[in-house]
Amino acid sequence: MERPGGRGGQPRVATREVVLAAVRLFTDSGFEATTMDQIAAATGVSRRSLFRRFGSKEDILFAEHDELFSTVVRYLEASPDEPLTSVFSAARLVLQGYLRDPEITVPRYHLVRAHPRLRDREVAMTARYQAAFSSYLARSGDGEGRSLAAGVAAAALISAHNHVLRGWLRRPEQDSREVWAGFDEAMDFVRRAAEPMLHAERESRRDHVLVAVYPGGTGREELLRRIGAAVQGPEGS
Amino acid sequence: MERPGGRGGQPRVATREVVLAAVRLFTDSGFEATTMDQIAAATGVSRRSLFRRFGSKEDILFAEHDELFSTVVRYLEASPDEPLTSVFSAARLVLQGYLRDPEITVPRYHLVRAHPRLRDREVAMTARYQAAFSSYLARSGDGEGRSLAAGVAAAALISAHNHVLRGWLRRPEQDSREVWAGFDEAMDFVRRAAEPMLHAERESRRDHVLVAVYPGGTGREELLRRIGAAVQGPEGS
DNA sequence: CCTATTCTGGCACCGGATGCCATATGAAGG
DNA sequence: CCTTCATATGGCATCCGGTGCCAGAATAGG
Repeated sequence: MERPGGRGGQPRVATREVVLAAVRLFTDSGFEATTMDQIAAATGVSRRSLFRRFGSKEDILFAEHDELFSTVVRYLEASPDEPLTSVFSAARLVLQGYLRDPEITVPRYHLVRAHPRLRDREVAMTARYQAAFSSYLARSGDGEGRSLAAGVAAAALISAHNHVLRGWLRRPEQDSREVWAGFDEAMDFVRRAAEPMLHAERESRRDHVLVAVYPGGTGREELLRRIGAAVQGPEGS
Repeated sequence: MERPGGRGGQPRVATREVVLAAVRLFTDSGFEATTMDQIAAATGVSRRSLFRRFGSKEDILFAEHDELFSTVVRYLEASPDEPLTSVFSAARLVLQGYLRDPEITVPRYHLVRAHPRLRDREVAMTARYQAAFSSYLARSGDGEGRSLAAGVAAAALISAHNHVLRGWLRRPEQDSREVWAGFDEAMDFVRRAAEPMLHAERESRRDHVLVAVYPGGTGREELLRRIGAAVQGPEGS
């Protein structure tokens, strides 16, 4: 049912081929200086077909990224309970998608840094991830404040992911084990901040045991003030 | 020295007038259906001058938003110590900028929701805020992990801000005091999550007092596991 | 009045993007 | 083998956003 008939032909030139050729042209001559006619000439695909298959010149550069995004969304949709764990796995999937073929992602990173418009496009991609993660986290919630917590958690997660990703993109030659170690660290960092946020509403406000970390030199007043704020809880409408 | 000569003339038609006229056309006929020639005819400004002054058709819609961003950046640059407080104030400034003239921001919101390209543009704006906040937070840091914490904190802050902002944009007729109350709540929510992150590195790992909140029914093992994770601190390279 | 500086508008042009139509290719069915 | 159907393709005309170029207009200062 997906392809009504199932007949017809496959693209004469593979998508990946086109993307690679386009990336080469962009890095050599600059993104804006490269015309669709040049890409058409280089790939053997007509200008018209390029627009039909990719939608726009920018979309050629981000074609594989779009695929990755679709994969991640499908993964999330098929993912069972425990939202936080699933989302962390999804972020892992994204980073893996980048590390998998540096041949495209690395030059794309440099192009994106150079051209503001491409930068905006890249930002839009990460925003899509953020929205997907956020709605997934909010799905299993009790409504209301859940939305805020989910959004903030997703934003934190994406930010941490991008932090690690940028580190690799700047030096793609480094050992990938270091990258993954950094990723795990960053994810733990986010988990510590996000877990209490997302569970704050499941736990009722009363009947709590109080635990937190403060510097040894903290004064009594400051200590009491902070504890008071903590006990008040993340809500309070 | 800012304007080398200081002579010359002012724009014949005020920027705001052009923006308002453009917004009207966009909402009536759709964004893409509206041509620059129509805007030129409606405002009395020539097509060429429109491009010169605004850069692109999209930029007309976001002209005032760009001004707001510049204002916020200048505010941050002139802001004294205590980074977290300044950044919260900056976020307040942004929300204020929206509430100030709903005549532009509200229809723009609906346009942005309808057209993916404009949506990307809007997302790019918030990303600029996020970058500005992040670099400001990281400025007064000790380097290294500071960058991650600053980025995550900025992302969380922006997300919370946008959460409140969207709430207002959907129902701009509501009492603004409610909006500000929601804003304060959201900011407190973020502060509780962000403050420990940003101070985690100033405080040495040893010599701490342990305090935190857990549900009454938490089992001993789970309790010990979480405390162990908390004591380990947000770093650990 | 003359000059320097800026804003402005008209014109030509490039190139991205879309609609239309004709064609080719491969799979399913007779 | 031939027909049919769905898809991929390519050429063409066209729209329109965006830019470079140049000449005229407006304003402040000598």
